[in-house]
Amino acid sequence: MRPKDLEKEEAIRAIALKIIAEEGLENLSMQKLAKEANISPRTIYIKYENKEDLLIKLFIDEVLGTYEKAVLEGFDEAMDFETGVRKMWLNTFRYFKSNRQAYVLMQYGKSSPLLNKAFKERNIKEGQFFAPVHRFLKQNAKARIIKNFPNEVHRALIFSPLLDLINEYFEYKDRPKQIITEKVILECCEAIIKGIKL
Amino acid sequence: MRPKDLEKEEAIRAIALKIIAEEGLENLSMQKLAKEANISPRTIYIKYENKEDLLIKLFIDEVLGTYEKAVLEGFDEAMDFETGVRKMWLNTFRYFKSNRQAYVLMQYGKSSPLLNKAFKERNIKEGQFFAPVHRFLKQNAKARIIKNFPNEVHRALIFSPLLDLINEYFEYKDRPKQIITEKVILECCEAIIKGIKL
DNA sequence: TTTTTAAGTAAACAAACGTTTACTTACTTA
DNA sequence: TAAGTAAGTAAACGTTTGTTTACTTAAAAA
Repeated sequence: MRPKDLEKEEAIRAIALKIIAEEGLENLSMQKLAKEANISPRTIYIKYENKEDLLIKLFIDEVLGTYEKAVLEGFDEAMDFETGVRKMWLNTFRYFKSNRQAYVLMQYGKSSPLLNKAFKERNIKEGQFFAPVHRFLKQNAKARIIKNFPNEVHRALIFSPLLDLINEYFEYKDRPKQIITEKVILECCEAIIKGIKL
Repeated sequence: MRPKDLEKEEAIRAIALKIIAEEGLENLSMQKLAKEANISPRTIYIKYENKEDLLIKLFIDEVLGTYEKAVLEGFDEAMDFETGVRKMWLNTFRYFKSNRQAYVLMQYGKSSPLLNKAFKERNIKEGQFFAPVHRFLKQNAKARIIKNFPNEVHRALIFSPLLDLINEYFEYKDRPKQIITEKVILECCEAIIKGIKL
């Protein structure tokens, strides 16, 4: 049997992400994707059921899965609060800095009903994404180190400013002066920690 | 001359927002929109140049323009920092609470290259959106009331957690218990203020 | 009341869409 | 080395896309 060409599989994913980041999710078509990857449209259907399946797998596995790994690298839920948050902030910043395409699709995941639904279903079926982070926050709330908010609120307070700052980083990428440096990120991290601590 | 039917114009906008919020920007088509609005596709082209023009005007005028008005209602850039931020947080929360469709399209604006570009061009052509807020932040930084970050950083720190919390509000809207109440929003606002103040 | 004119419609356009059919290629295994 | 088989291709399927053409409607202006 002829084996699957992994290079082609990778090309499909890479070029799909590229089109989404450069032209938008609403302008990704199977034919355009096939053409840019120099393959037949049929080939995509060997690897993915249909367009929705491709988008969902890109979003869940390629984007969120890879991001989860990156955030948790060197993180331990037993770390003290400040160290843990700083670690995750730096991991997130460094990961997305060199993965803008993943960042864009992740952002689309917050708007697109299809990706939203897929995210919820995946959390139910295979356990929550970022589970160690959830436990970390719960522990610290229980230990009265941080304010006693629901986990979703903690997540919003701690991580959404960071994701917004990463967007600003991309805005300044091709300009003479980058204002979002690692130093600024760490200063912002301190501000967030100060705000959330009891 | 036969006058433009304003009800039809309003229907186009309302139903476009509805489709975007329920099925996603990537599933909005002119024919679907016309059908659901009970008009001919041609009628849309009397009021808008093309699909992109419709999307951009929806995003800039209907969503951002209306949101800007709502945020600034009762806000004065001369307010002291805490009062001003609290005012804007409550205005934002109350506005989007009853305008989920506007919220969804605003979120799409952070991903979609088309809307992103339109936003930047509009800021250059007609002056920045949320200009009073920018001046408010600059003043407070200059007066050493808050940390001396670039304005974009202040904006990320202060407003992105709020927008994320509004998303959580919608997630809990049809569940037995709403966790994102006005009380929680105000507590989060205090946390943010505490973090950013010098 | 009649004329004028833009608003609005129904139907259609070519192009692009997601997907499939019919066929060829290339690698495994017997 | 030959047979078997899934991977891969080129071309096409029927639909839907954004947009336009040709026509009708309705209200302001004369």
